[in-house]
Amino acid sequence: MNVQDSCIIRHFSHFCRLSDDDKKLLRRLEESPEQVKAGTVLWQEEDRASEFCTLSRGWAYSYRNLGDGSRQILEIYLPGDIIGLREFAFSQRLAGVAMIDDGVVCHFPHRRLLEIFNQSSTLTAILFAISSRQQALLTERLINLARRTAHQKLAHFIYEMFLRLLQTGALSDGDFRLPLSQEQLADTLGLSAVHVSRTFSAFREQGLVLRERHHVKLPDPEALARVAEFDDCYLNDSVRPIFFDGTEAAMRLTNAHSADEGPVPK
Amino acid sequence: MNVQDSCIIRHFSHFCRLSDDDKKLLRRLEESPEQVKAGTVLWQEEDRASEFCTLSRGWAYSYRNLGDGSRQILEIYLPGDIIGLREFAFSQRLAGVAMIDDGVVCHFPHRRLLEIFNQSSTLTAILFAISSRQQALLTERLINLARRTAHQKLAHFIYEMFLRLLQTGALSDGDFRLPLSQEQLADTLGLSAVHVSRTFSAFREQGLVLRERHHVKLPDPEALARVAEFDDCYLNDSVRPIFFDGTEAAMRLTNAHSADEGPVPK
DNA sequence: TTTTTCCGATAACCCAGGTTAATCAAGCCT
DNA sequence: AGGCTTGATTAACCTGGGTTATCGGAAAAA
Repeated sequence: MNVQDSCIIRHFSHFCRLSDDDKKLLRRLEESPEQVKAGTVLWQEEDRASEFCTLSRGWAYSYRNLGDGSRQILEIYLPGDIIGLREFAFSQRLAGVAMIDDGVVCHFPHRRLLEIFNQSSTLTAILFAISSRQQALLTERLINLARRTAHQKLAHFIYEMFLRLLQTGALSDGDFRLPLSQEQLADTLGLSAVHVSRTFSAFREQGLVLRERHHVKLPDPEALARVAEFDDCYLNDSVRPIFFDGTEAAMRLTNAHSADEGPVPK
Repeated sequence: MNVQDSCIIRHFSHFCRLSDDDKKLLRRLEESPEQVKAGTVLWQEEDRASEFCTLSRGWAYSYRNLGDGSRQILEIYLPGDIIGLREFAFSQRLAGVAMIDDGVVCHFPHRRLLEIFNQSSTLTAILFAISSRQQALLTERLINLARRTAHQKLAHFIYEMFLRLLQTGALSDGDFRLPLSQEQLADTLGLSAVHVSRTFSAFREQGLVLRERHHVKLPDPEALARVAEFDDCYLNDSVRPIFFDGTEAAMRLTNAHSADEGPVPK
């Protein structure tokens, strides 16, 4: 049973060891893979919403166009993420989604989720956990946008991406691809593209972030985290929850991670 | 079977007609009601998180204290809301919660939710819908804080509260109690208290909002919505979803509302 | 190869909203 | 009654970041 072939399964295994039935259910979400090119719009605001999407390869983002012609980027999706959960309760899309990179997506109908609710309370709990984690991310971003200076905003965003990529095991040192233009960053952070440029210049002088094309290097990630006043308890291991508290043996937490790494000290 | 006695049940019935078993499950959430006074802190950031809370009476808010001594108010809870869902995936609280008003809250353990996942896929779907709706609210707030002017922020907030109160049936015209101080509003909107005051003054002159003590009057709610560039599709009837798409007869959408009002046109 | 397009850098100017501070009205205590 | 505290208002001043504009370099198109 190869786990590598599905980043959804890898993603879910993060929370809890999965039974074969669970894995089968998850694999059904990825029945219809589709290649999509950078810039492709998966859907737009107010489109009818009747399905979701898993992202198997490439990056994507969701956005809202605002009245004045500007737009706000809401979310950056990485491989293994489910796109559109946000709209579970709605019949219309609340936000558009577009590909940043070339990639592969798999559409699946609304119904599949209800099947999961019916057939696996483990997966249900994990879905709930994912959704709650997304809310935590969103909340942190809200604070970031509402309260912090441009320097902190940009530092925070970069560091958050750094951590997310670390978690998916996609990188080891502070050196990674960040395929967003400065304009996209500006739309994400509620800044002007000009000011993003200014801020990168400042970071370069301080040796905090070296950006070139679609590539960034963080000589000292910790320093960046300090600038951002980054509070990582919303992202990291505290996501390894007591959320299966023994009601059923089958639901007991057996974290895929701890199997790999042994119990984490500290 | 009296529905009035539980605002949770009323809240859930909004989405879907409930079976008696479902109602019984919900009532278990409210087994231990507790009176709490205005200002009471239900819990603080980083407290251990092992239970949730329903709010039966009064208003509450969640907040985060920031490094520089300021704080961000994240969410305003009204009667019928579940507090703490955000932390489902976490073992620590990510935000503090405090009462605005005197009120009544009911704690229930983490385990209750898992029971619901196991025993009722209808309730599970509704919980998911609530969580997705909360995310939609959060997203809208994010845009509000990231992108709009002080006037728009305040207008947006007031109008959103107006709509939420309308939905719970707590009011009919544009005339309601808003028990938040200007400082709390400032903390919610990422403004200074001084500027909130300035903005209220401007609104008063324009006849948009008349605020006095903890009471606001909206002579022309539509005008306010226009100032706020309010997009109500994230809050209103589109929350009446196709999210039960016929997989099971039992899960078919039979909206409690439409029973009251007859099928809604348009 | 040349042309066009896109992306980023830098500079000059300006304003929305933060900060500080003074003042006032309304409960609250004793 | 008189002091205290808490919230709201208004004014004076300042700054972070928006806006506009210009320029250079790299990639994509021709």
